[in-house]
Amino acid sequence: MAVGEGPATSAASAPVRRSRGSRLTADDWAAAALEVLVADGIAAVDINTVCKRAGVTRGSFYWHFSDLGALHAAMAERWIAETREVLKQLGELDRLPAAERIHAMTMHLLDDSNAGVERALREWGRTEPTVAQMIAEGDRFVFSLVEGALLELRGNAEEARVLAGLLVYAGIGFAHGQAGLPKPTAEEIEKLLSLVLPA
Amino acid sequence: MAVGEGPATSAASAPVRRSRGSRLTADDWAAAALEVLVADGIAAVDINTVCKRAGVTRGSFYWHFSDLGALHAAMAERWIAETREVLKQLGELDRLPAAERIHAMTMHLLDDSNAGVERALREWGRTEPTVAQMIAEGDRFVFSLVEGALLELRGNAEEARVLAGLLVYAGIGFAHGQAGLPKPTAEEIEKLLSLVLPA
DNA sequence: ACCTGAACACCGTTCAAGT
DNA sequence: ACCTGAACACCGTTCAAGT
Repeated sequence: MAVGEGPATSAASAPVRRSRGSRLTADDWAAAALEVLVADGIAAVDINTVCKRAGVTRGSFYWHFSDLGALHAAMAERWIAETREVLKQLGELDRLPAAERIHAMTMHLLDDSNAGVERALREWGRTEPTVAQMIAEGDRFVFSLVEGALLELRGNAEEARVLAGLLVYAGIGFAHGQAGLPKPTAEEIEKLLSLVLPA
Repeated sequence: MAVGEGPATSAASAPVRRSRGSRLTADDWAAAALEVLVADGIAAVDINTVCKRAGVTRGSFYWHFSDLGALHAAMAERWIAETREVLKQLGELDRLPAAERIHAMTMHLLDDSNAGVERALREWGRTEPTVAQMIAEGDRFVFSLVEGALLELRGNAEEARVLAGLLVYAGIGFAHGQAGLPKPTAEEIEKLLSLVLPA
């Protein structure tokens, strides 16, 4: 199938909202690209497709971004800010006992509606330092939440730190998917947390 | 810098051994590509570079492989077979107590001379089902070793299964690197295992 | 300031032709 | 059976020109 012709590529909906005025802003681009990523996967996030989604030509893209990596960075920034908000809300349930906070975060992780974006960002982070930096920041934030909860539960700082590392690394491994291991069931998660947190 | 001219790209050593006769075998290609990967990273594993390393032209490549994905699969096969051998030897130290077997496997994981290849394969696995399948098989193998050791230690099958999952997922997460968390020290590993395995 | 459209380099893939 | 070398399509990037 040729590029310029033929019917709509994927079920492209409205040609992207423009946040202010009729011109595009960098954040509009990030939003458009994120939509493409969620809808059609990482392979679809190329300049042609994103430009089509945004309703402009390729040259326009390079007025907003220096290269593809800069777009990826913008996407990462947007995504991680959103995730941070969600986690902060989960974490700010300070009235909830620590065990339930960890439980809530675990469940959020298992929800795979985010997993696709998460994986794509980590993949780009491998070659693009700016993206890697943002991911690292996000990981440390999650770690701090888990560590804090574990400290409440166990009292011992070293145990809390070491176990938090184990849980967060496991979460990252799980987020990467394609592990060949069966996705743990809710009951297995319960069992696991009952082993790692004190009874 | 143009493609066909200029001084040696990277410190390319001998132009690849040919395992039988003067013609190339598919496994020679995989070996050459693995060398490129280890030496210059995932971005360097393109057809031009690998062909240069193998000392032939691009057309030759397509006589041996249908496309780049097929090469990746061959690399994965070679690599996973080697890893399996190493782990089997670690695992077959049956006279060693189970705790020390897990300890040995953990240390093998922390050794980052393998980490680069590991990451690249998982990345390719995301788009290439053949590679993904092999990785999945490798992960299940590791899981079975860890689960077996934990069963010996704990007696309880469900605990062994659940904790093995946690450890293996954490290993995968760690292998992906770029987590933003500090690499655990040897002492922290000791502490961690003393918490997860029974004292 | 923001966008178009044509150009270029690079890389994966194909294929007819050689030995 | 195995390899060469030229061709083609595709995609990231640049840039002069438009409004």
